[in-house]
Amino acid sequence: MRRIAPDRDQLLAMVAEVFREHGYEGASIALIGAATGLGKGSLYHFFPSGKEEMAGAVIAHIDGWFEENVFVPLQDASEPRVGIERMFEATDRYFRSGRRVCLIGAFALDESRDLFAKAIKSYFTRWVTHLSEALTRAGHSPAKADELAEETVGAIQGALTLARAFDDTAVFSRALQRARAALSAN
Amino acid sequence: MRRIAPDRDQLLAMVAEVFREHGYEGASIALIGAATGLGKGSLYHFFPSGKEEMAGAVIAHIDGWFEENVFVPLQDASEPRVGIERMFEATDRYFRSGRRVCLIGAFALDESRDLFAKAIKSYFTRWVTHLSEALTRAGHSPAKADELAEETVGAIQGALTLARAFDDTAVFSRALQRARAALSAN
DNA sequence: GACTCATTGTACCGATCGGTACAATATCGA
DNA sequence: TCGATATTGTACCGATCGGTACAATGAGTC
Repeated sequence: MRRIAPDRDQLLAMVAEVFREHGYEGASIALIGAATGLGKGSLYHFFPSGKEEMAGAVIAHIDGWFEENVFVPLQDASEPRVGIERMFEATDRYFRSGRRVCLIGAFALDESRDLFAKAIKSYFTRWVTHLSEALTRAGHSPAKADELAEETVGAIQGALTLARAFDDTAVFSRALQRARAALSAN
Repeated sequence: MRRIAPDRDQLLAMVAEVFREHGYEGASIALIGAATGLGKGSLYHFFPSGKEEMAGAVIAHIDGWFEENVFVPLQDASEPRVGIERMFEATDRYFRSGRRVCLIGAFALDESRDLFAKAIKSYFTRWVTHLSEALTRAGHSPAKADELAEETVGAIQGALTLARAFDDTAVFSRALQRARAALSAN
């Protein structure tokens, strides 16, 4: 009870990478063990409910990262433009300029969505909502802000797909630049 | 040698649906058999190289559909605006207003991309290229046309992700409308 | 040192994985 | 009708799946 957790963050980050690269079905316990250096004994000790709990924890971990680095900055009431720029910077950093894929977006596509539907919906809803509110504060009408926010988050997700398909990070960078420009225009 | 193939189109369409819903790894031979009503004997008779051949055939089938219904209309030299509108209509029809996911886009995200990288890249490259050329013919500068084409295809892919995440086809419809407007503006 | 309790490796489970072998059955042209 | 070929069902293969059991080890407290 004294020890908080050794490096749960790093552990979850490693597990996340396996789910990102192989998908929920493709990420076998053996692969996760190899990637983390942990045997089944350890993995099932940390995640007694098994694979589904692992994926759930990974989603929650990613969600927490976005909450802290994207959603909170977007809620900065005084300088909405600054918060929006923070979002773009964090997004570019997180997805490594398009080298990395959005695990939550990938889970949304196939049947694994059913297992995590609530978390997936919540993640994207908060992203769009907080961005929309920042845009409203920045001077857009609420309706226009909703439209722009949905368009922006969609553009980011689509750019991740195209960047992977083309194997070209420039696709992602261009999309971020276009989105920045679209949101700055008044 | 006389029989061309009984209903290969329908067969591939059914197999495609399994890959779409479960991903490459998640689509087991048993699931494919259940969805098509064919046993292993038949499946391995039609696709002797197994699962990878099935997925390859499905990708080629989808590619052919887009070639005929999207890329060819986009190449109509006389009326580029008409070709672009055809693209939007076919896209909306194919993805069933966002109820359906893009199998090729989904494959691009995880490790199954490596198996089909060439076909995936070709599919998206042709989509963007043909759209860009149509936009150039419609009066945009080649540079602007490239930008708009990449943005449009990305917006469609992103909208498919969001529509699934939100379980709301309206997200997809709105994205298509925005894209139409963006391409019509001169 | 002794007592906890967290952590780990290993053996094992039934189920399912993708794939093969092959005999039985349709379907066809001659 | 006959022979060739296309199609199918079934039994089976070794490998791997996710998960469980449990004894051995680790580290910290008293």
